Amino acid sequence: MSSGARVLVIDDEVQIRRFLRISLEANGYEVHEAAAGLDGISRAAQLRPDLIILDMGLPDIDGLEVLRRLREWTTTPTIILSVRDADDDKVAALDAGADDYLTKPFSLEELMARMRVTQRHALPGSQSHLFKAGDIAVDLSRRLVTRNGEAVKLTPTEYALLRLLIQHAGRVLTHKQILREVWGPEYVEETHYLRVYFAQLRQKLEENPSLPALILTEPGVGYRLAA
Amino acid sequence: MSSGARVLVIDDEVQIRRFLRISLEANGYEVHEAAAGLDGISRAAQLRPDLIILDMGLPDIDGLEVLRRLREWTTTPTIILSVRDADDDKVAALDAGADDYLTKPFSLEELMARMRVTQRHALPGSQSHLFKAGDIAVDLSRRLVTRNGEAVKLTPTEYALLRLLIQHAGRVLTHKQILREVWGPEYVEETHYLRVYFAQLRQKLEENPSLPALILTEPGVGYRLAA
DNA sequence: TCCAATCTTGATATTTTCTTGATGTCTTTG
DNA sequence: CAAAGACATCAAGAAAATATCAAGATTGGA
Repeated sequence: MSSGARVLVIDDEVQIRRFLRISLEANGYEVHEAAAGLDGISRAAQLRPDLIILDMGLPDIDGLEVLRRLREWTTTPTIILSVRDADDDKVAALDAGADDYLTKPFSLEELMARMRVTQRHALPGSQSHLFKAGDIAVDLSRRLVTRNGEAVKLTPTEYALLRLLIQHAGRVLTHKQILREVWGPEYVEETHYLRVYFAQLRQKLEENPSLPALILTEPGVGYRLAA
Repeated sequence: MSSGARVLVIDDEVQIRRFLRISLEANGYEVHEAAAGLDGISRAAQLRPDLIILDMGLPDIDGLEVLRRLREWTTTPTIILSVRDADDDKVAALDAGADDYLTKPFSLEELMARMRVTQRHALPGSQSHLFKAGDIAVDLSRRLVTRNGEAVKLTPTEYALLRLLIQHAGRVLTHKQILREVWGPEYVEETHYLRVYFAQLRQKLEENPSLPALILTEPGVGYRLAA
């Protein structure tokens, strides 16, 4: 659940940032920091975090304003931290798109439990990494490959290969890169595997396997997936 | 947003129920009540509310237990009300599947803002507790499995396995995921259990157990329930 | 205590996937 | 044009993964 999730902490207090960094990193999160609102917004745009922890009292612009600007382009789960306990503040933040609101001082245990709630919400569907090209579609989050709507059966190796191609769609992958990623570093010379498995993939995915339109050969270099 | 949303309030205190009924109805909600845990669970199964407000201190069974039983078959957003403010209680409730936790006394404004947050989350694909595929039907809220209308007897483990598959219908569950969820983290290597129990499930549920149409094998990866 | 249901374990059969080699085709270049 | 290198295709045997059957062990309730 928490494994590797990226968290962006936007807070001007050094102690809070330090405390959160140490505590969350100890629990397997990847923590990034911003000390001001505008910086936080641009960090969020770069990092694409899985979760934002946002303090309401910031030096440059109001936390509420940061939240509004974030919500113009992202629905990344956002938990508000604030010293203010008034109903009005909570209501304003929650209605502006916050997913939760904690009053300082807060307990780390509670914060982490509430972080887990937001991650749970994010699970279904939303992050469905869909790749489409021609008549084939790949849903990486469901490990589902379809061709003209019908499921295509791929072996573990075939699927690993296809996933790698998709993750680098449009770019050429060298023979060695592919062998290292899919089969492991000790297989980088086994180019024969590439022939066999690319042929199998084409057989299952291409309209006309002998005239590939999707899985392209770059002679002398490697292979490439049409973008 | 609040227009016509059905809310189920599970609380033994008459005053609280009265207060919430009047306040929420004034804001356009459709409010239903239950004064005890077991009653609340069956009401939830009948009403299919859009939101559940659940008190932790109930006369018959613990609020946490009510939440756990609800989560066996529904993901209906649930906000916990409690007199207890301890971190442990909050963490336990949130990790058991609660979407939010408010300490009594609470402000109506804050509660309603938090209700709006849950409704915002709930938009995509609310889960039904009735699962149907081919000639089998499963009612998770009544723990009832039927095939061509006739009840099918499943052992506790078989049922837990089937429930997990239904809750993730259409997506592949890896061997480890299944073993961890159904048998516990210390069983993740016991793949032999999977063979035995999947064979038993197929024997009881599939038309032709040797040509599964519902419970599909993904060799080298795991299993999947046809969507 | 005994019974009945369920869980656990092992032996064996079947299916799927991986690996390998043989052979054919295409492209480039001397 | 011929030859060499790179790539594609096919298929069979080996290995791994999965399915099946059934006998002991456990467990909870009558």
